[in-house]
Amino acid sequence: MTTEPQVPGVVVERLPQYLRALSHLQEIGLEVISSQQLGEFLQATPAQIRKDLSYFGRFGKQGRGYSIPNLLLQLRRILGLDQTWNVAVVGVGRLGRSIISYPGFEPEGFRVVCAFDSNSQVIGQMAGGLLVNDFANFREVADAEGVKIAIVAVPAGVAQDVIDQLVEAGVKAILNYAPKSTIVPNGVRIQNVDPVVSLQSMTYYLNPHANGEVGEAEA
Amino acid sequence: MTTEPQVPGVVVERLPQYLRALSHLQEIGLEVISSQQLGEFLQATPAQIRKDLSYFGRFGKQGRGYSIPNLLLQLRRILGLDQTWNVAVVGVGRLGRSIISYPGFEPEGFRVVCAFDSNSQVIGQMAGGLLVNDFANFREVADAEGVKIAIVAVPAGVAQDVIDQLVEAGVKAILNYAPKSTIVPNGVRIQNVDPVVSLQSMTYYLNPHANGEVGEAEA
DNA sequence: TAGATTGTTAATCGATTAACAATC
DNA sequence: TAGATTGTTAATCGATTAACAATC
Repeated sequence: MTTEPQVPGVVVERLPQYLRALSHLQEIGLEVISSQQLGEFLQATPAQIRKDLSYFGRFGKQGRGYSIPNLLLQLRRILGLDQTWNVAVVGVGRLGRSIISYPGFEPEGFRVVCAFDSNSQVIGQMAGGLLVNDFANFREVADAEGVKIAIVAVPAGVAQDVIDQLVEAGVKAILNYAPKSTIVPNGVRIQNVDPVVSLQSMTYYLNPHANGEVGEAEA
Repeated sequence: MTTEPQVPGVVVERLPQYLRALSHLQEIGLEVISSQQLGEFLQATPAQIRKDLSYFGRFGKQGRGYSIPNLLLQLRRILGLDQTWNVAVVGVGRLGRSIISYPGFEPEGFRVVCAFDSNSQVIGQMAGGLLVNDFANFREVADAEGVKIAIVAVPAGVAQDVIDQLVEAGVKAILNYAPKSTIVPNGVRIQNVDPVVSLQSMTYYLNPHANGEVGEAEA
C-alpha cells in the first residue's frame, strides 16, 4: 500500500519553513535556487534540504538547482495546502477572540468558519464576525462546515475534556493554546502553542551556570 | 571550566514539560512519583526521564521515586525560574496588545514591564496598563528595567531589522511572533511562535496520500 | 529484609552529513 | 563541452532505550 518511504516527522515539520523561505525568495524576484543557497538562507546544510525533498520526489535539475515556483507548488501539494481548510475555534475568551481576528490564517488557506463556547453569557454573541455557538452543538455545526481542524483556546482545567470531545466529533488536527500537555489517540495530530514553555527553555541559557551550547536556533 | 556534561538542547526543551506536569500532579495531591508514573502521564519512557534528569543531578531515591516538591524546586532552579524575568514587548498592534494583556506570563515569573512601537500614532498611548515607548529609546528603557528577554510582535517585513536592533541593545532571548524565520548571532536564543507553521505541518497528515505515521504527539 | 526504583552503561535506533556518480 | 548541482549512498553523529548493578 505504501509507495513513498516513511517520512520522518522532523522532515514534515521543516517543509513549512522551506515554503515560507521560498515564498519570500520568490517575492524578491528569484526564480531558481540551489540547495546551497537555500541552506545559507535557512541556516541548514544543503545535504539536509536535498535529502528532505528527496522523500517526496525529484524536483531539482542537476547543474542548475530548483525552480522556485515549481517547488512552491510541489510543497503546497505535499502539505495539503492546495485547498482551503475550514477551522473551528473553541473557547471565545480574550485569547479565542484574538485568534478569530488574527489576519494571518486566511492568506495561508486556513479559514475560521465557526466558534464555540460553553458559557451561556458568550453563546449567541458575535466575535470577529462569527456567531458564537454552544459547544454542545459542536458536532453538527462542525460537520455542516466540513471542519477537520480545531483551535483550542479554553482554560487549562477543561482542555483535556474539550479535546476528548473534539476527537469524539471527528476532529483530526488540533492546535492547542491551552497551557497543558494533553493526550490524543493515534490518528489525531496535536500541536501546542505555549509561549510560557518557549520562554522557560530559553531562560536556561540565560543562567550563568548554563555552560550551554550557545546560539542554537529553533524553528 | 565546565563541570556538568553538555546538555542537549532537546533535553532542555523537555524540562518545562516536566515542570508543568509536576505542578499539576502536586496540585492534585501527589508528593512522590516514579519515572514510570511520570512517563505514563507525559507519554515518555521512564528511561528518558531518568536520563534527562541525570544531566543535572541525582534527585531520586531508589525504591521510592522522586519527591515532587523537591523536583519542582530543582527544575525551577535549573531553568532559572527561581527569579522574576522582566520582559519587553516590541510591536503594539493587535497581537502585541493581546500579548501584553495575556495573564499567563505573570504567575510563571515573566513580567511584561515595557512596550515599544515605532508608529507615532501609538507611542504615548496606554496598552494593558503600560505606556508605549518609542522603539528608538529601546536600549535606555530596557537597560533601566533590566530587560534581557523581548517578545517581538511586529510585521514580518521589519522583524529581522527589529531583532537586529534588540540584539545590538543586549537582549539575550527573543520570543518571536512575527511569521518569519530570522537569524540571531551565537549567544542569543530565539523561539518562534507561529500558529500557521504548526497548522501547515499537521495538514500533511490529513491528506489521503500521507501514509504518515499516525498519532505522533508533539510537545 | 524483600521489593522497588534509581542512575548509568552499553546497545539500538534514527537523523544528519559528507561524498560522489549521474546528469542537466 | 565544461561546470555546476542534483539525488542517493554510506559514514557519522547524536538521541533514545533496554538492561542491570547499586541502593533506598
